[in-house]
Amino acid sequence: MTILTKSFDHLLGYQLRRTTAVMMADFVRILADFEMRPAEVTTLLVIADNPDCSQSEVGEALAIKRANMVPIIARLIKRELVARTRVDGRSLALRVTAAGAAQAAEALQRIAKHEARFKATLKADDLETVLRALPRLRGDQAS
Amino acid sequence: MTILTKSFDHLLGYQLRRTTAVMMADFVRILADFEMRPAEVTTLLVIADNPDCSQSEVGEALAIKRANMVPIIARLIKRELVARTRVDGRSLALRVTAAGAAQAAEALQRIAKHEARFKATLKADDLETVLRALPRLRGDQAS
DNA sequence: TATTGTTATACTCTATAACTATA
DNA sequence: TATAGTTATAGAGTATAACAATA
Repeated sequence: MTILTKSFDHLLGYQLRRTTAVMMADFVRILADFEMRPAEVTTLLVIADNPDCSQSEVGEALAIKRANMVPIIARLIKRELVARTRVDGRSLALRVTAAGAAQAAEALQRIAKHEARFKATLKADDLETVLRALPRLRGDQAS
Repeated sequence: MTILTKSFDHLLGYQLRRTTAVMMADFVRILADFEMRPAEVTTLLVIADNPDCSQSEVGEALAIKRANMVPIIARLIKRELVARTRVDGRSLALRVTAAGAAQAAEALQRIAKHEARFKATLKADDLETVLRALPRLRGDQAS
């Protein structure tokens, strides 16, 4: 007997969750030899794009709480992908190192391939609709 | 300084993840007084819709591994929302109890409201496009 | 007083490996 | 041999509370 979950087909939350899990699993897979977790990769990319940003700013941009940013930043610094200098007594300015910039560039290339593979399953205008709908669903007025 | 993550706007995986997190947080919130986790609620709903199904079948339907189904089922049984009878030496048939059926019905009502709130942010045809795109993105040929 | 970073801790979901017992 | 369920364990993300140092 195979179970049907047809009543779940119209549940947006459930469908989002399932699809996100599939994309995240693939994301982890393509970054396996990087030995970087998804949160570390996105953090590195944000720092690369925003030199001298603070830890809190990165966290705010990625919706990661301050407390949870600490081990992420610590690992990036330990691996010398990110460096930080003290701005004032409580703020730290973050920058990617040369190695970090190279890692970020390589990550972007892999992400592009990963994204393309999934996006290829959708028609172009459907993809655009989805990309416009997602921020709107979470109340992002910017998009 | 506010950080911009404009380069993430076109990243489907990232946008899915962020939106899923927002909907999941709201899902948890509306079920707070149920003292049921999301995985427990969906499990209860599947059992309600598929009397005498096995634990493995539920797990397969929800993409939850057998090992992870164990504590979910155990909690549902402990709270007497689900009962099980042994089919043969290794299989168990699951059914919701009367209390479980009532809980499932109440959960469905709350989920409907929760869903409606998010869906209201989208135009009807955009919503349909999204609901058709999500299974397709994860390779579900059924939808 | 509010903010930045930190520590400690706990919960949920997920993953794998190895085990029992049954078919 | 393969299957259903179980146990143990680990990793990743997320959440809160409390704290120090500083603005």
